Amino acid sequence: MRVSMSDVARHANVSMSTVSRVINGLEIVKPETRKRVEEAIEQLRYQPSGLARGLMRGRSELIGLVLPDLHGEFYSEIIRGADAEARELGYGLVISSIHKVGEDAPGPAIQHRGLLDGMALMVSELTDGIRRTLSDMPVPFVLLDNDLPGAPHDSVIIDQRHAVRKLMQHVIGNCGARRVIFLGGAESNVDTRARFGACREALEQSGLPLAPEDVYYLDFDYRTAFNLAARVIPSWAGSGAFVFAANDEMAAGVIAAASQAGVRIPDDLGVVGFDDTRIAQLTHPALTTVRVPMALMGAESVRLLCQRLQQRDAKPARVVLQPEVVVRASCGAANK
Amino acid sequence: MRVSMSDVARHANVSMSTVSRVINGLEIVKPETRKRVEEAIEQLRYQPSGLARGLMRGRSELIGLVLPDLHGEFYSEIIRGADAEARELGYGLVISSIHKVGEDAPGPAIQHRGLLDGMALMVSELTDGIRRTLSDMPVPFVLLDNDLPGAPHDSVIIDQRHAVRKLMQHVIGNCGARRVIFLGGAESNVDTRARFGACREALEQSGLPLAPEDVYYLDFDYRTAFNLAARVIPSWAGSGAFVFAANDEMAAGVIAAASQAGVRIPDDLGVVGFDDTRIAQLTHPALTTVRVPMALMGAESVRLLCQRLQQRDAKPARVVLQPEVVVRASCGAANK
DNA sequence: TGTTGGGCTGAAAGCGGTGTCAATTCGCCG
DNA sequence: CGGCGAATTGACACCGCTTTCAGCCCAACA
Repeated sequence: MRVSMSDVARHANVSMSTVSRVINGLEIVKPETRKRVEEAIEQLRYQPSGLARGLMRGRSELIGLVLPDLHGEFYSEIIRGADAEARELGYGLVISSIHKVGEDAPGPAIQHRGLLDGMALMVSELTDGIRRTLSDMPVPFVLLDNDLPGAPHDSVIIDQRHAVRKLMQHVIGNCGARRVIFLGGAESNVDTRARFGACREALEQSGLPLAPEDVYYLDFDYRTAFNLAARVIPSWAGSGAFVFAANDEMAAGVIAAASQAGVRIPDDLGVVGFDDTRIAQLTHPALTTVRVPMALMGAESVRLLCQRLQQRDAKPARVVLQPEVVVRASCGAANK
Repeated sequence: MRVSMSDVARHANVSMSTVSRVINGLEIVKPETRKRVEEAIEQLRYQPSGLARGLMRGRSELIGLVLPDLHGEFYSEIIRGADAEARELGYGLVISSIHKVGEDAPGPAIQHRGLLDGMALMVSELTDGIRRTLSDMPVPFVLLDNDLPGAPHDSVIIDQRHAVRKLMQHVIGNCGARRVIFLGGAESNVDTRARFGACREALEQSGLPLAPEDVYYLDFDYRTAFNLAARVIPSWAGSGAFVFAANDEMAAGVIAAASQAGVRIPDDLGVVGFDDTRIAQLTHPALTTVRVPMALMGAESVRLLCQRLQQRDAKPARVVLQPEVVVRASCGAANK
């Protein structure tokens, strides 16, 4: 069975208080005593129980990171950033994907909330169930990549609107786009909505209509985009048309379909994506896209959360991260 | 401040024991009482403290997953599999990358061990520091992708040797390879070693020498492999030469360099990789590689660990996962 | 009507630490 | 040599929940 603090105390012939002091580095322990205790700890291979300590202190030093999914580079970058920051700040990171979020589901399957000091969470759709879960959240949390203005929690958001606008300006201004075809994920998806909205706005400002038949809602997937493009790409090619895919995977699918159909990118059709994932550098031609600072988003959300855990009553913070347009060959800007 | 169980008890006019019974679903509570308690819980938005419960029960239902790094599809797949399985089994997953593992470092920076019931860990190099950390581990753990025969813990390993052998047999037998160039990561890296060893063995059995000057230790990176290949690829091309890169990234780098140098793949040079990551489907030609069941590895390690938490004294298990050779165009087998 | 035996419920003892406060021990001053 | 404050250390009350174990109430039985 486990060796506990009282075992160490007995072994070192001191009281538990003293052992506790040694462990926590309080300086009021006589060097000689300290040494005895440390030896006992070493010999007994004593490992303090985080549970007991957490219970006393009223915090576990554990924070949750809940993501819509764990698949893809996108999320792994968030995790990476969050992990680095959490380590820095001395917190442990409990990671979980949202399991099933049905219509009426109570929201994220956060089994272990009773153990967490706070949570960073990202949801792909803001259903009522999720809204309810959020408002009932028993611990502080920060919302990632989701704009819920005026809400009483911290949030880290990506200024997608601005980025898309810059991208569209580039495509129209520098690359001579005269028609834009939009490829989104699910229509209810928050990112799809944000990117679509910004795209339409930007086009309107440029006097370029976004024709309803040029808007496709797919599923963020390479294959699906490929299939669609394989079918209808002839109707896109030429005439200064540009595909704006809401993520790089779909853009890559379009490029592949184009190559197969003999449609030249960017000459016959421009293609731009979003995310700047690994795939963007591997398409032929390489993909013009928007680099989203994923790792930074993970890190910032952890930072914000831990900050809040220190200052519970500070007013809600809102960190806005700016993505960056990355120009490569697929939009043809290099040619102009 | 937090609402605790005694608040609920007072509110429902029962004792804490009864509240506890209701929460844990013990059936010996009178329906009427149960209802009162449930209402109190609802009204007070009571959320039991996992810390206290864990302390009493002697387990936190939290397991750690420690990976060498969090970057790349590879690791994110492991996390995904582990997350799914952990959720299934009712455990929370604490994820962390190994931070610095210097020569003398005590090993993984596992701050939060005192909170974990067990750990699944994967290390990229088995230094003495790590060995020591392992043998001192205060909780059960399973080792991923690392062969430490006879050790007293569970492990999940990939039978890389077998997979590489099959790959080599394919390349030699079906594709007519007559010379193999090996591209590894760091020489001390466990995967590099395993893949190199298996490669050399397989070649020896086929009577094909692996020339020392055909062995390169790089860093698993696209760029590095590209640069190397850009320099020396002329000396590789022709004569039935095949590059065996120890991961897909490097293989992709070689293919890109070949394309730039006008070396035709697979006609002038065959290329095969390892891992079957996303990139393998995106190279031109698509990459023949070895599919490693990453998600399964994550899931299996969690399963094994949780099993051990039930049966502490069962004898160490060892799950061997078989990778699979995925033949695509880069080895030229389709031509034969 | 006195027992007996369930079915429910409550009191209390921890789980393994932390932190407060009092007690003990000294070094040193008057 | 007694007194004092600083330096150390110990005793003990909790943190919030689980889990015996005992107690209470009441129907059933004799």
